Amino acid sequence: MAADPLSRVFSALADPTRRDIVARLAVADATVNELAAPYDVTVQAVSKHLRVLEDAGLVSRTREAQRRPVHLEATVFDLVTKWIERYRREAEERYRRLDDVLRSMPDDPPQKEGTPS
Amino acid sequence: MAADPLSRVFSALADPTRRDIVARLAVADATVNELAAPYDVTVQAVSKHLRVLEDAGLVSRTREAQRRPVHLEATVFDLVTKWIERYRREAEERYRRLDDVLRSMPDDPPQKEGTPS
DNA sequence: CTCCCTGTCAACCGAAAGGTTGAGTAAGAG
DNA sequence: CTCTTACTCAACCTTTCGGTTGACAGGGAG
Repeated sequence: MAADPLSRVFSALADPTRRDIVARLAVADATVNELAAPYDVTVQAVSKHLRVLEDAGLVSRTREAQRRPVHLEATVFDLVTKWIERYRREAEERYRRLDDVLRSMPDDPPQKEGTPS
Repeated sequence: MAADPLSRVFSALADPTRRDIVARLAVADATVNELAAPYDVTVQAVSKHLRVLEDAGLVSRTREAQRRPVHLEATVFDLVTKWIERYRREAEERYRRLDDVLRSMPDDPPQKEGTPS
C-alpha cells in the first residue's frame, strides 16, 4: 500500500467517485448500499473505495446491527491544507522578493519573454 | 489521462517525489537535471514526473537557451483548498447541528457538557 | 430453523502508473 | 562543422488500481 499518510490522502481524493462519496458523507452518514446506489458500479467496488478512504483516515466505519454506517473524519483534511499552505506561502513570499529585486533594478533586465499569455 | 482538473492535481500530489519537487520549486526555479540530482532515479523519470505536474497545471516550463527552467504555479493549489474547505465546513456545521440536537434532548444525554446557557 | 439483506473477501482482468534503457532533438561551445 | 549538454520520445516491464464475478459471514425477520 501507499507509504506515507499524505500520499494516502492525496491518492484517496484523486478519484472522482471517492470525492463524491466524501461530499455526500459531509452531509450525512450513510451505509455502503446507500452510498453505492447512485453509481453505476457494484457494491463491492464502492466497498473497495471506502477501504481506500478508511486507510487514508478520511472515513470510519462502526458496526451497528448488520449495518455499517460510514462516517466522515474531516480532521484529516488538515494534513492536506497544512502541506499546501506551507508551500503556497513560500512561493508567494519568493514571488514578493522577486518583485523587490526587479523593482530595485532600473537597468535593462536581461530576461526574455516569459509565458505568451 | 485523468479526466477532471481536480483529479489531476490530487493525483499529481499523491506521489512523494513529486511533492518533494513542488517543495523545492517553491524555493526557486530549477532545471530538470538540477531537480533530478537528489533522487535515485533517471532523469527521464523526473521528466515524466514534471509532465504529470505540468498536466495538472502545477508547473510550467519555459525554454531558455537549451535549458528548460521549471516554475511552480501556486495558484492551482486553490482548486484543492477550495474543494476541501467546502466539505470540511459542511462536515463541521453538521457536527455543530448534531450537538444542538443532542443538547435539546433532555432524555439521557451521555454528554458531559456543563450548563449550556 | 430458513430466508434475506448487508457487507466483505478472493481471484481475476484490463488499463494506467512509475520505472528502465535506448534513440532522437535542440541549442550553445569548440 | 562537430561535439557536448540538456532534455524528450518511444518501447518495454512490472506493479498498482478500479472494476468485475462468485462465494461467504453475520444478523434480523418469517
